[in-house]
Order: sequence, then structure tokens, then C-alpha cells
Amino acid sequence: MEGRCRVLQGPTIEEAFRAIRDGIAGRRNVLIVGNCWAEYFGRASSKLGAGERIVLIKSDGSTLVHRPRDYAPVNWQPPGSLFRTRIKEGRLHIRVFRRKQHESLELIFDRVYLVAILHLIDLGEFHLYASEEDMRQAILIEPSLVEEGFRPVTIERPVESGFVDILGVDREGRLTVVEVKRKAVGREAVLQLERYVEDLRRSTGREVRGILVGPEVSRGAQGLLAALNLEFKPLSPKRCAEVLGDKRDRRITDFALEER
Amino acid sequence: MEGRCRVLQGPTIEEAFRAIRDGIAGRRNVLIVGNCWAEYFGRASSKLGAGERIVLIKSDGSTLVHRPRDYAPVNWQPPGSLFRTRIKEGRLHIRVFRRKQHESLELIFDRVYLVAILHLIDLGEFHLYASEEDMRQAILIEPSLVEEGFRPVTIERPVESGFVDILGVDREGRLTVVEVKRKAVGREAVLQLERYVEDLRRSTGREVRGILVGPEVSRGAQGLLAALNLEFKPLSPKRCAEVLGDKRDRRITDFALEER
DNA sequence: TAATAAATGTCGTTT
DNA sequence: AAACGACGTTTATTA
Repeated sequence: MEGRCRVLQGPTIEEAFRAIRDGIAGRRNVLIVGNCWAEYFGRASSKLGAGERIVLIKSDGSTLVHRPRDYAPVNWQPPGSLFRTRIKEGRLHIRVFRRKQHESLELIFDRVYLVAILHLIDLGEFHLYASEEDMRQAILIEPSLVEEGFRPVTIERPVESGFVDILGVDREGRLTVVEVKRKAVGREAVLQLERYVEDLRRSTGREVRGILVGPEVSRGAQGLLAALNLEFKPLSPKRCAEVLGDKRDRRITDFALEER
Repeated sequence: MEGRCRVLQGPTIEEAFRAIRDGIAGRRNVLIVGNCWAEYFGRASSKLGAGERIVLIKSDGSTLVHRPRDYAPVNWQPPGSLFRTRIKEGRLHIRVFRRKQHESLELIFDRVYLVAILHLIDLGEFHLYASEEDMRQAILIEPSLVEEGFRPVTIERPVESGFVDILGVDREGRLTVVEVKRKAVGREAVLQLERYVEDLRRSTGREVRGILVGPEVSRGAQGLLAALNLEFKPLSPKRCAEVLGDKRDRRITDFALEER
């Protein structure tokens, strides 16, 4: 473990500097807790006043500056960033930059409470279920999730303005565009569907139905749907996962137990 | 600093458990480095195999599980989460959940390398420049950024399917919808603009121009624009920031809300 | 490399 | 509380 994890508590700026510089050079993960401020220039620009934060520099170069609140980092750099650390006027400067993107984050610490240099090995697999892709799969396996008598014909069918999620035929043989969303659909999704339907009407000269599938609709989207003569079919990712679980292999079944 | 930052290096599971439980109860920020695996159930569900990671539990309840790579956490919970920590079969279990949302993340550690309990004070202000809002401001101050002779009339004008960024009149008196984007515009933005233009044509019975303003257009969006007879005007957030820098100090704030 | 759309998106703002 | 849209969105996939 000692080889894996080197910790400095209450280091001097000089000690912190050396540990961080070497940690970054050695492609370790570097954790810094201290009082800092920051400036960012690139796609936009930003200024962050002084405060106590947690900074995480990962071995792939991604860098996160976390305040004691919120999910999102207040400042960051994506993977592949480069670093320059130095001491200036008794303070620790860490410049995180991406040359090609002309993007730079300058971090300045005047106090460092904790530095940890970590060699982490993480080969664990990660799997996510109940994605929009899973919903599409479920519909292909069990088309009645959309509507009794619905028959899918094509997936990812290209039309003029994009790709139709599922193109099929309803029980009366009408061409039917299905657009799937894993969360509550808003106006945006309706516009997308409307465009697809319009493209298909034009290119085929046939009558075309448009059905939005998702767990719920917003009020505004509801109105737009009505105005554009489009339809909504409620369907949750959860329900789809169940269908997939039944038909494929069991994955989500313990979810029901969890939910009570 | 000692009051601010309590660190356990290579603690036993029991020691880690106590420190973490008390840290969470005391609304501290808690850093954990160790070997863990995880399961998530909620909006979706996921399974993460064993590996060495950094876990950050913030004082507002937000929780992040970070692998040694990537900007994004592999698992997380938003602010406001609740916690239950316990030891089971010699392992440390941390359950992070939100009852109302029926969302739960279960983290299990079999080894803990480092625990830090942090009391962080962060009152620093954060400011972001060159946002889309800044671009709109710049256009209001300097309408020729869109086109010579353009005169803004209304901002955030509601139409049937949403809100028009800037509604104005071109040099020939034609109603003109301007949609602003801070980065390269894709199909989505074109659809949005098309809808607005269509709504206004219908509701006013007048000729309506639609101009998309942004740093660049994608190929596909370009095509869609042409097909729908809409226009594109290149304008970068940076250029807008310059304009604001020049003109802002003159305090032309509540400008352009009245019709001219 | 560019483009396109999903995301457990998150987050602020406004109704 | 719900809706709506921006975000330095990031990330994966595909042409």
C-alpha cells in the first residue's frame, strides 16, 4: 500500500510542489486539498476567487477542481492535458493546458493542507442498463410496447434531416416513425420528430404517423404534439429493461426488490 | 489545519468506517481512496466491477466515484443524497440514496488506503465570460454584428414553440428571427430556428427571415439551412466579449427592450 | 477528423 | 414543482 499511496499532511509549499510535480511526471493520480484560486481561458473564460477546494489530477491528464458542494467541478480540464507546476512568490502555481485547443487553467495555492500521490489500478468492468439503446432493443423485441400491431421495418433510417430511431408500419399499414427518449420529452424531441415525419412525407409521398415514445411528456411538448398532429406513447426505461430481462438474460430483476 | 483536515492512512475497515460515518454525520467532505465495487439503481442501473478509485462525498451530499481516468465520475449521486454506512462481512458498505427519487448507489470497499475528513470553507466568487448570454448582450449593443442595418426589437419573445432569442427588423423592414449559439451549430439549432420562423410567419402573416448566429456551422446544418431557406452569420463568443469590453463601461444596460 | 445524438447528463432561471 | 434551455457540457459512435 505504501508504494501505492504517498501522503503529505500539512506540507510546505515547497514540499507540495515537489510531490505534485513528481506525481504528475510519474503519471500518478494527484489529490490536492488547499486554499486556491483559478483562472481559465479557452472556449470561454472564467475567474474563481479564493477558497478551500479539492483538486484531482488524474493519470490521463484530466483535472477537476471541486468546491465543497455540487456534482460538477467548478473548473476542469479534459483528458490529455499538459502541466506546468512552479513556485512563484511563495505560492504553488499549477498550469493545466491543452496547446492545440488553446485552453489553459491556472491554479494558484497559497496553502496546501493535503497532498496524496496515488498509483491506482482499476480494471473493473462497467455496465449500464436501461439506456435509450436498451429501449430501442426492447421495442424491436416487443413492438407492441409502442402499439398493438406495430411492426418495425428499419432502425436508424437516414432521412434528410437526420436518422429516424425506428421506422415501421402500423396495423393499418401506415408508415410510422418512432422516436425514443429515455426521459421526459420536451419541445426539442417533438421538433425532431416533426422534421422526420415531414421528410418522409415528402420523400415517400405517403401518409406518415409520428409517435414519440418516452416515460412522460412536458406540457409544452404535449401542446406542440397536438398542434403538429403527432402522438405520444408512455413507456419507461424500466419497463423496457424488464422486457429485455425476460427475453434476453436476467439483469435488472433485482431492481424490483430494491424499489419497494 | 488539524481541525480542518483529519487523515487516516491505511486504516482498518473499522477505523475507516468510523471516520467516514462521523465525517458524513458532521457534514464534512469525505475523501476515500480504496479498492471498491458498486451498484446503482434509479433512473437507470449500473454495475461496476472491483478496482481502485477515489470517492468524494461532499458536504451537500453529492457523491462522486472517480476512476483513475476520464473527466466524468463512473458513478455518482447528486446533492441532497442521504447515507448509510456499515460494515458487513469485513467490508465497508456505503449506501448513497435519495428516497424521493428512488435512487440508490451502493459502494463496497474491501480495502481502504486513505480517508480524509475535510472541513472546507469556500466563499470565492465564480464568474464566467463569453457565454451565450454575453453574445446576446453584444448583439443588442452592436446589432451590426448580425448584419448591417439590423435593429433588435424584442428579446426572449414567446412564440408557439418556445422563445425567440432576438426578434428584430432588417434594413428592409423584414421581420428577422436571430438564434444565437456560442459554439458550432448543428441540425438541432436549425430545427429550432425553423420552428420559430414558421410560428411567426403563421401568427403575423408576414415575411420572416431566420438567421443563425454562431462561430461555425456543421456541414449537415449548412445543408438544412439551405433547404429551409435560412441563413447563417459567423460570430465568435470572443468577438462578442471584445465588443462588451469596449461598450460595457458606458452602461447601456436596459437598452433595446423598448421598440424603436 | 468531423458530426451527430445520448446522458443516471447537471444547473440555473422562470413560471 | 415543472419546464425549458445552456453548458468551457462530456462521451461514444459512425461516416
